[in-house]
Amino acid sequence: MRDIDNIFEKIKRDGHRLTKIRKAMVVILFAEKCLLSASEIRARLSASGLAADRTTVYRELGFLLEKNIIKEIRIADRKTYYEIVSPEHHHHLVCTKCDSVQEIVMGNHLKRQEDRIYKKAKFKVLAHSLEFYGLCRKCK
Amino acid sequence: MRDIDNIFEKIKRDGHRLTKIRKAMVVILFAEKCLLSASEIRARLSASGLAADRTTVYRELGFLLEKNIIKEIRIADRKTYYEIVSPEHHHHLVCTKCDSVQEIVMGNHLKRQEDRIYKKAKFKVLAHSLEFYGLCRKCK
DNA sequence: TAATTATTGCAACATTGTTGCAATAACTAT
DNA sequence: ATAGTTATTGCAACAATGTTGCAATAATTA
Repeated sequence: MRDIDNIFEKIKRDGHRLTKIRKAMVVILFAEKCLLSASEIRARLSASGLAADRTTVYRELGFLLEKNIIKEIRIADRKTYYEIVSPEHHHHLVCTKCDSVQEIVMGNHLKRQEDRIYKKAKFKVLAHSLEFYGLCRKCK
Repeated sequence: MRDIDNIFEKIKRDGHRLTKIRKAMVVILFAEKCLLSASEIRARLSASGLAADRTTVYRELGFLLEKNIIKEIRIADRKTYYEIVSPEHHHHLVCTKCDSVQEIVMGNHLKRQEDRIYKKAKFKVLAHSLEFYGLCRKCK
């Protein structure tokens, strides 16, 4: 079974409906390698003949976030982006010239730091966000 | 000479005017240990008897960002914050329960990773953002 | 003190995000 | 296949954040 079908299954198993818009949004987010903003997602829905109200898109994003199907990433250009939660924890390389975004996997590199933070500041880290900004291969 | 006077000097040296609002905003950002949003800054200006238009606050933040006097931080609660650029590079511990923010200094810990990114992906890292989310000493 | 022009305020707008409520459509059980 | 239930949707209205053009103001220079 494809990963995306697991997502659909999970939604139904939890007693939620698999509406056209919901399904299309998961498909869009699943297919996209880079980050998508709410309005980009809405535009893609439109492009595929599924005009959805802004409210619906936001409510659906809220639903998918709650279900831990997608996550929210805020990068420094003043926008909020969403992406499918993937098993492999990764970070982003954001090119400040061409705005491209690529993923980078870094192993469990911050774990040691997080232990240190707990010892030093008694702050229990549950999540982190790490983005790198710079020039991509083409723009450098 | 105090650090803040260096900022004022730099502004004048570059041919810009040291207006009441500009000065007050630097003072406010300089005095504040944690992050401030645009509207919080505006509220503090008002509180000190300096009512400024929203437009002015945003334009001034743009100016201070360009001058590299402040930097912008976007954390996961949907807001944009600003803080004085300090010589000591630091990150933030954001408590998801009480919304408190504390700073943490981590040494030049990501440098090695950034070198690796360059070798591996040919992406030249110029900056990064790293925030930790979790429970602070009190909330845990 | 007057002249120059950077800075400001105002009005108007754009974008993002939220809420309440009535209409619609997905699913369930028959 | 159909009817009933109610999760989901669209609409209207709003709130917050952020931007632009232009005329008025005030910080600096001479």
